[in-house]
Amino acid sequence: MSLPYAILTALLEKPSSGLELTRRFDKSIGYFWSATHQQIYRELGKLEESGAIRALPGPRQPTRGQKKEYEVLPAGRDELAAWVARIEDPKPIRDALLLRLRAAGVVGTEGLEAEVRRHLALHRAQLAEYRAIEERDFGEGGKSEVDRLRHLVLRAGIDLERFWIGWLETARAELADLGAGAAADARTGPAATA
Amino acid sequence: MSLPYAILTALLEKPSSGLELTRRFDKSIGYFWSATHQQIYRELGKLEESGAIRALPGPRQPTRGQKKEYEVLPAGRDELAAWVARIEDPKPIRDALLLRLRAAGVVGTEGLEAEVRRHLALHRAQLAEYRAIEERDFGEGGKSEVDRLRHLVLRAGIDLERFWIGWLETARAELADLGAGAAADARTGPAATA
DNA sequence: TCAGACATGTAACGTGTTACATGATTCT
DNA sequence: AGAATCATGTAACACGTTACATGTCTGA
Repeated sequence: MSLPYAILTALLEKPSSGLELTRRFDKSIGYFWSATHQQIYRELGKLEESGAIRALPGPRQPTRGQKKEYEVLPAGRDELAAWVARIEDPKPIRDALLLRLRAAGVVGTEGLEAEVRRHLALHRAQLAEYRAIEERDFGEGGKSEVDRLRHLVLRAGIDLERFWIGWLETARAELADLGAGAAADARTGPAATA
Repeated sequence: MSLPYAILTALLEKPSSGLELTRRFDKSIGYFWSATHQQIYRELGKLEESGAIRALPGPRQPTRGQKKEYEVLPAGRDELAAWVARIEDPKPIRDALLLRLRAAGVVGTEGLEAEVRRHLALHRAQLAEYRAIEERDFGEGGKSEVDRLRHLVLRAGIDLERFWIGWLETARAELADLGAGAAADARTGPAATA
């Protein structure tokens, strides 16, 4: 539902071909809205058909293998501006790891602590990456409106990673503690904790 | 990819019919993995066919309109336990509001601040709801393993809401500030900020 | 000329969403 | 008997993912 708008934004920032867009979705915009090249080509087709974008002129006939650059038309820009202000509720959380914690309550926590540790490492790496970008792109002041908004978005990413790191640390501690209890049970019999 | 496991977890906690599951997905489990009744019925069919669950016996012939309760079979429990420990990377963030901030950089922030305010109110309400649940279900100590894991999950929800509230507050301030700049531009001419 | 990178595209499938259809049960 | 509610189900479509197919361009 948001992909077309993500593409319009990217194209307004810089007219591009499908593959260039794909590359840009592997970083930058892709940090908070990822897409594969198949999705992007599919969506570019729809956007072109609806008159929101158009292919830049160039000698063409066989479309396959030929580079094709797109730019945003006024209609597309208007749609995007309308979407920015549109009333649209935030989506509820959807996180598989939380679900797994819940499942562990009924089938046991066997193997979960390792997975939590792994996620912790991944989130720490992601945080480091974001911090490096922040340092590089928003190091000193004198910021334009675009910069300030981009920095705001990046800060959301950073704080989200910080949240996960904090939560995963307490989860790991809790799981270790439960594991210790289970180990004690194995020695003394489960009745000791019941 | 996680829905079948969410359903297995719910059924292990308590054998249920499709509609009962749907209701439970409107709260509790649904707070971090939502699903509509159509998804649930579809998935129940697949799970039954694969031998992970079975319908509890009862006089039947026409399946329509008749209540049908399911319980988890050993094979289903084993699959769930395996999933709990499985290596599975966290999904990258996918948030439309962040995308809208980014889009605002190219088409202007017109109307965005109101939307940010609205989201702020929604997240505050959600936080209040989670806090009430925490108070009610995890008020005093003496907690079983299941309780401790559930509380851990709830705390993730609570801290996530707190993160959003904090971030949205700074976003609102930033947008107000940009708006003030734009208003000044309107009086003095854009060159004043360029 | 042929390998490798660039570039666009098809096909098939799984999951999520919306709208609608149908039957059973309960209460008035 | 009719309305409301409970309960299961179909159909169609949108979006996301994976695998594969096809064509072009560049340099060894």
